[in-house]
Amino acid sequence: MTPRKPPTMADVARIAGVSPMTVSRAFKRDSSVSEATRSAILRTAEDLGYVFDSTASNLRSQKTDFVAVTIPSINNANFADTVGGLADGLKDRGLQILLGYTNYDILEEERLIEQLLRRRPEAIVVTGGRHTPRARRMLENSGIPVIETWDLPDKPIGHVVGFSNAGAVRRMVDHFVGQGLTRIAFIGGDADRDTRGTDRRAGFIAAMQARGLDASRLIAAGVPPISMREGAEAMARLLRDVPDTQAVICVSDLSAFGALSECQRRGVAVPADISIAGFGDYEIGSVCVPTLSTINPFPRDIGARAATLILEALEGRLSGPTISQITPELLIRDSSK
Amino acid sequence: MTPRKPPTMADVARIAGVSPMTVSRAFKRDSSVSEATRSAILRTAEDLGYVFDSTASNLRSQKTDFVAVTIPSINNANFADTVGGLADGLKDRGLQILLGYTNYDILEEERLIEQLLRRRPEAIVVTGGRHTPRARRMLENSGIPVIETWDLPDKPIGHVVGFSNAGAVRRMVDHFVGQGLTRIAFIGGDADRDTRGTDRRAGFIAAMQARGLDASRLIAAGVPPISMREGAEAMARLLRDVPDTQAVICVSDLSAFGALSECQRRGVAVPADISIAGFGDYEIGSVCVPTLSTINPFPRDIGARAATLILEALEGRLSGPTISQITPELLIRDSSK
DNA sequence: GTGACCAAAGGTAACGATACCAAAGGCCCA
DNA sequence: TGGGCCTTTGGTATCGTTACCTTTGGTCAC
Repeated sequence: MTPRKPPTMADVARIAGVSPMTVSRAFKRDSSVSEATRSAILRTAEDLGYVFDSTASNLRSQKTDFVAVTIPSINNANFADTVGGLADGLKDRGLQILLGYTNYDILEEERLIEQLLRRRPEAIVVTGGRHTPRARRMLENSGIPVIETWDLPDKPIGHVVGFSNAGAVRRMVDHFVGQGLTRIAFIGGDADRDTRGTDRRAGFIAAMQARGLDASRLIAAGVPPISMREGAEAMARLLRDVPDTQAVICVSDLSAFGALSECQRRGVAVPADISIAGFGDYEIGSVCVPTLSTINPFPRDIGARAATLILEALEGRLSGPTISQITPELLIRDSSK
Repeated sequence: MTPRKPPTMADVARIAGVSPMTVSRAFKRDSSVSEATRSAILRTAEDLGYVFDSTASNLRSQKTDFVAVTIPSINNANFADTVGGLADGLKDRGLQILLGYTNYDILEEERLIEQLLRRRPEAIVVTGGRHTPRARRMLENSGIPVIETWDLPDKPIGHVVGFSNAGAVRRMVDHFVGQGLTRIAFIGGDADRDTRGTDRRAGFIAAMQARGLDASRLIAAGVPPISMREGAEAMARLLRDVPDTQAVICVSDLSAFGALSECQRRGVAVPADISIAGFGDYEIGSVCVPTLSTINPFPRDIGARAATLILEALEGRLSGPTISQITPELLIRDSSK
């Protein structure tokens, strides 16, 4: 195996008998090269095994075709849907996603944002509206469109695609109260890490207090991301410590399913003995028995709308910062009938 | 707002009263700059809002610190775990993951691989061992370490971290046969897209035939990625068309859970009336009631081992192509006791 | 005192593409 | 026939960093 060095545009140009500029144009879409020349060049390139070098192109053109994205966890169907919607909305324009995850840690987010901005993305999408001061400064000074998602920040940095987590939970409390259930609990994770989880819990407390109800049935199930196992443990504790609870709202469908499974294991009937609701409209909630009442925040739409905003911003079609508000849908299913 | 152009190293150098070379060194790790100079430079940079420009660095140094990764779907906990293991193994060396997904389509994979290679990654990790001829050629000629995962390809391109999907399913068939169950079905997706699913189905058929058993109870549940809903539909068809089936192996835990939920809905007892097994050891299988028998292919380890291979390859500590074989673990739980 | 040696810093060219400007050739119509 | 205009192509400088080499000034042993 000869470790020769890979061919460049200049090599392709020489062999195809044209100038490097023409090769460069042949690799772009709508540039003025005759069809004959273009196909000859592309064939030569393919023969040589030439692979276009974005790193050089990026530097000279000051464009990377990257959109940076931060999500709390790579292993979360909701965020995966958002990224999917984003990727689909961007790929027609040749924009590629540069993804990083923060593990629900805003210090890690700060590091990640710096790392991502060094790559000179054309826009950046972050999850949530709480950041370290330095992260915030970097985003503000980045000179590119910034989009905060999954939240409605008090002081947005740029554009926003989100919804009120607290408000969505309030609607679920209303639903239970409307059913005559008043002894309602909340299962969530450690309040300090997951800001959306914190907002949901705060929304629960506020809604309960606004109705003069006891808002103290709070089960903390551990460090986010909390999932099925933690939901099951939390339900076990709930049934042991406050067995007269009539309904429980979980921070996500995953913990709700865990809670449901614990009920099944103990012969507690859902919803006859206790009602359960989740958050996020994960697939499991519509398949399990009984199906789970939940809230659908349209994660894919969040990504799709963010993509639209980015394209508009990059084309200068956006006058100022935009708040794109999502209206989550309350889904009442069998676990709370 | 003044749309002035962002500062460069030269600006930082001028203001800090040093040469650009010194600034460059200050931003690297172990280079010869005095601690006093370095911290003064970093402070100046922070004050100016300077953000290091990787695009220029990448071009000049011919290093991008990217590792490209292709996965079939971004919304799959198994692949997410692999990516997580990979990312964790690489981040100490400052290597960042450049992720793309193929949607289980090898033509899409070809496009994606080309797009990724243009970014000049230092290594590339692909899922599966089946590729278009052109994709294969691009990988072979890329001049970087190539790692195929989640499979044991007949003709590996470079390194491999994987296991035999067919062999793993054979062990599950053995388990059922050992329990005295012989009328066994397989629920999977469209055979042409998901190559690992295809291998699992082929493993099922081969194992059944090797024991002289009927291997015709195959339920195709649609286009991959098949999930819970498809699993439920498939189980409905199975119970209708071949109601004497004693056990069913599903292509993944997600479809297995769907199948299980359909049984619950119809009052079919699991495992008394029918045994169910899944694949992948997703969290749900250990939480649902009854818990699901499954096969754990250690997705996170696949990523971690791939990371190790990459680091070794980049440091020249690898003599030739390496096959790192994973031994999946058979987990017999309540759905097949 | 002098040369060897080292740490710390600077100067210059280059990575491989493209922005920008210029030019060649063909076509059309007056 | 010639000027205007469009299509297609080429030449040159440059994007912002770093590889490579050189320089400076200080320490140390003899």
